[in-house]
Amino acid sequence: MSGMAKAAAASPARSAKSGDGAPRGGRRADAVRNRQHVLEVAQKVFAEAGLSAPIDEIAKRAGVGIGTVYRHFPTKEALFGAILQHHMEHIASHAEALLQKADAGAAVFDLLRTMARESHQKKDFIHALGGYPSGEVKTAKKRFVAAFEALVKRAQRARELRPDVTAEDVIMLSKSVFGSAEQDESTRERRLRVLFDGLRATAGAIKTARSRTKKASG
Amino acid sequence: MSGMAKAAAASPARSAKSGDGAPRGGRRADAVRNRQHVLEVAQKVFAEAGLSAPIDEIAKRAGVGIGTVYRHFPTKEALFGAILQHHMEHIASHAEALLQKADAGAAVFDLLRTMARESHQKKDFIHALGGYPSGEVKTAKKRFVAAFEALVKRAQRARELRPDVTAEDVIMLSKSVFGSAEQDESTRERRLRVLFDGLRATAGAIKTARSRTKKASG
DNA sequence: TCCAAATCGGAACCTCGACTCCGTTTACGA
DNA sequence: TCGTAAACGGAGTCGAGGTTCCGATTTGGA
Repeated sequence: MSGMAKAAAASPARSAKSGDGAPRGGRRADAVRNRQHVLEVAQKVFAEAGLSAPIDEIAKRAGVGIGTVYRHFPTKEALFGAILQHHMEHIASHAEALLQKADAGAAVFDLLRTMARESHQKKDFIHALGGYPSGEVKTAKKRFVAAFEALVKRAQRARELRPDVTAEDVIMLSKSVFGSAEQDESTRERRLRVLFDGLRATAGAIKTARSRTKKASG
Repeated sequence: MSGMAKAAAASPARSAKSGDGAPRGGRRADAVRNRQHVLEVAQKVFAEAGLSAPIDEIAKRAGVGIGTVYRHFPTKEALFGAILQHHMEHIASHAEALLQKADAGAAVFDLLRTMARESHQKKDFIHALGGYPSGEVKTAKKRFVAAFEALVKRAQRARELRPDVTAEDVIMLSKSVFGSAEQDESTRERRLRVLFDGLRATAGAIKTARSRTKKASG
C-alpha cells in the first residue's frame, strides 16, 4: 500500500526536467501516456464490474500487457487506490467550494445529490469510502471529511439540518441512495427526497409528525 | 442452486418413517445431527466473516470434514441459501404477524427496527436480499415481499407513511441502517429516527419543511 | 544512425478456495 | 454379534486471478 505514490515519484530521472506540476520524473513519453491510459480504463472497468474485475481485463481493454499495468501500479489495491484518491479529491474540492455557498442547507443537500448522481453505477467506490486507511487515499479522505463536517455543522447552525445527527450519520444514511446500480433518475430523486425530509426535520416538524402517530414507536 | 433442497429430500430412505414435519428421510441419526450442527456453525461464520468465509473454516469450527459439509450442501451457495432462506422465513413470519397489529404505522417501523437490530453484524445477508433468484430462497423472499408490501400499503392508507414511496424504497433506504457492523445501539436508533421521520413526512410536513429552505434545491 | 536504459508483453508461477474421490469408520437392523 | 449401507474425513484436483520475471521492443540523446 502507498506503493503507487512512490512509483509516481520514483526514479531519479535522467535530467529531472519536471517543469510544471504533473507527477512525471524523467519518464519516457510512452510510459506517461500508458500510465494515464491505464488509469482511465481501469476507472471505467472498476466502475462497471467493481473491485473484483480482473487485472487482465483492464490490461486487455487498455491495449497493454499485464506487466505494464503492474509497473505503474505495484498492486491491484494501489491501482484502485489511485482511482479512489482521484474521486475523493474531486468530491472534496466540490465540498470545499460549497462552503462558499450562502445557503447552508442547500449546500449539504446539493453535495449529497451530486454524490448520488455521480456514484450511480460506480460499484464498490462508495463501499470503499469506509476502510482504506492507506497513504494518499487517507489524506484525500481526511480532506473530504473535514469539508463535509464543516458543511454539516454550518447547516445545523443555520437550523436547516436537524441537530442530532453527525456527519457520519448523513453519509451512512445516504449510502443507500448511492450504490444500487439500476435505479433511474426518478427513483433516486424520490429516495433523496425522503432522506432529505428526514434530515431536515426540526424539533417542531418532528413533534408534529410524531403526534400524528403517538401511540406508535416502541 | 436449489440443490440444497434436493439434498434435504433425496435418498429413498430405508423405511421412509418420516413421521412429523422435519425434513429427514431415513437418515442416520448422526447425519441429521451433523447437518443441523453445520448449519448452525455456518450461520455464525457467515454472519461474522461474510459470504467470503471459506468452507474449510466452517468445517473446522463444526468439527467435521469438508466432505461432510459438501454431502449435506452440494455447493457453498446452497449452504448460504439454506441459511438465507431460514432468515427470510423468520422475518416473513414476523411481517405477517405484524399485519394483525392495529397500528399500521407502528407495524412498519417495528419491523424495520427489528430487522436493523437483527441484521446488525450479519454481513452480506442484507446485501443478499437483492439477487438470489434460486428456488427455496425465492419462495421465502416472495412471501416476505408480499407481507412487507401489504404493511406498507396499509400504513399509507392510514396516512402514517408518506404516499410517494414504494416498498422497495423503504427497504433500500433502510439498508444503510442494516449492515454497517460496528454501530452501537444509540447510533442505530438515531439513524432510524431520521429515516422514520423522512418516511413519515406527510404532504403538510413536507411543505412546512420545504418553505423553510425554499431558495434551496437545484 | 547507434546504443543503452527504459518499457513493454505475456507466459509462468503461486496462492487460495471450491469441489471431488475414495479408503475408513460408524450406525443400526437382523 | 455381524454385515452392510450410510456417513465421514481430508488429501488431491481444478480453475481463477494476482504477481513476478525476463527476453523483445522502443525511446531519446549522443
